[in-house]
Amino acid sequence: MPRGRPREFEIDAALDAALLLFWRHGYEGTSLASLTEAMGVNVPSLYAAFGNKEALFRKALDRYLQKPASYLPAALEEPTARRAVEKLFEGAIRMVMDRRHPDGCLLVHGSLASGPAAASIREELSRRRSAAEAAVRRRFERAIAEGDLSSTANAGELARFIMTVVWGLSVQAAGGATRAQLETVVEWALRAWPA
Amino acid sequence: MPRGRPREFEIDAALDAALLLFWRHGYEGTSLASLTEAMGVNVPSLYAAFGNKEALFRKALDRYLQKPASYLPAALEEPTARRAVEKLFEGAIRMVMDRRHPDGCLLVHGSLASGPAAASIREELSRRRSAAEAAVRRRFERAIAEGDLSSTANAGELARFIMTVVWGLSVQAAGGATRAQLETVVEWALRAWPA
DNA sequence: AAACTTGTGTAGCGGACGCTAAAGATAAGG
DNA sequence: CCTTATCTTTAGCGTCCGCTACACAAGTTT
Repeated sequence: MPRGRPREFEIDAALDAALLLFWRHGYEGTSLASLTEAMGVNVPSLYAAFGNKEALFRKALDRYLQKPASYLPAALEEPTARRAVEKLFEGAIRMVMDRRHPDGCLLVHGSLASGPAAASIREELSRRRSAAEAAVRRRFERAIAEGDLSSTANAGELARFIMTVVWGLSVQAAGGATRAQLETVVEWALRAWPA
Repeated sequence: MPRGRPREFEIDAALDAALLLFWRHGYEGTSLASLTEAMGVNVPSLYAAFGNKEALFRKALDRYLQKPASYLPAALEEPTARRAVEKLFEGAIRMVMDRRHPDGCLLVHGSLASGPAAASIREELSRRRSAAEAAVRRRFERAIAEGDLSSTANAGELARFIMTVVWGLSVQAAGGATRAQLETVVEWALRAWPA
């Protein structure tokens, strides 16, 4: 046990509350006042525990990737590239449609455009999207090496196409698309899969 | 000539300047101070000419659809559905990569998530995205009626898939994708085209 | 020219923003 | 018990936000 007075709130629960707000309203659209209210934490405690708004967002982003967005690394563990992509789309739709949190993907909704003050957040989200695409690409490279995916396919191109559809699904979800509609989008996308 | 003192700035030029800012920084990320500076218009003149920030955004949005985003209705005039989609993708990539304005599509970057104050803007953008998709769907319905597109294809589903890719391209552009990369994404998407 | 109408410039409104200093509260270690 | 370390509370910092009141400038109409 640390020396002084123990904190009266749970870090992870507060982080979850912050994540929901950032997810729904974006980085710039989320105010400290709304954060402290939803997290049940006073402003100085928030700063002591998380640093500042930007650091809080990054920690919420980490939590996002470890929990709701964990479907992506999980999907890539499927035995074949095709199965991995099917799982990936399935997971993306499930997350994007989950009523327990806002529609869409935080990596897309957090901030595509922003004022100068939030430029570093915008870039951080861009990096995370690239990292997701790179993980898919590496999985495809492995699949080609294993002979599971046609060697005529370009792993990088295919990964970029797949992720373009995933980001597009997130935009569609923000527009109120239904699960069935997103599923038909995925069906169409899978028709492009290399024979 | 109207009665009083004539205004000293051009409405359309000022609107273009506002459009660029909203495009780059989103609705919430664009301040009135930056708008007045870029537009070369004082605050009271701006309010007299455009109403308020929200009305100004809507007018800039109209201008966006009539100028940079006019590639969509233009593409739909192609003689066949397949050619229309090729033109649509080509136009989307050209616009999204045009160095004269920010990367990506205003309908996506303007605001996917926002604070409560900008909720109506978010909904407006969502409506415009739906309208774009509906225009594509109607073009496909016509193509099916004309026998130009296989009647086994569902016009609504296909339109939603195509537009999902377009929105995804916009997200990719925000991440610094190159034109060649977007073109390969489109190639992959077109492999799903019904025979 | 006088009267009128409208745009422009200055200055500032009330409020929300992100953030922090200072003091009181509550636990541990000694 | 007393000290120490940490968290919580209250209050408010300076700044920027979107927006507007008001006086002045610059045109047209009569």
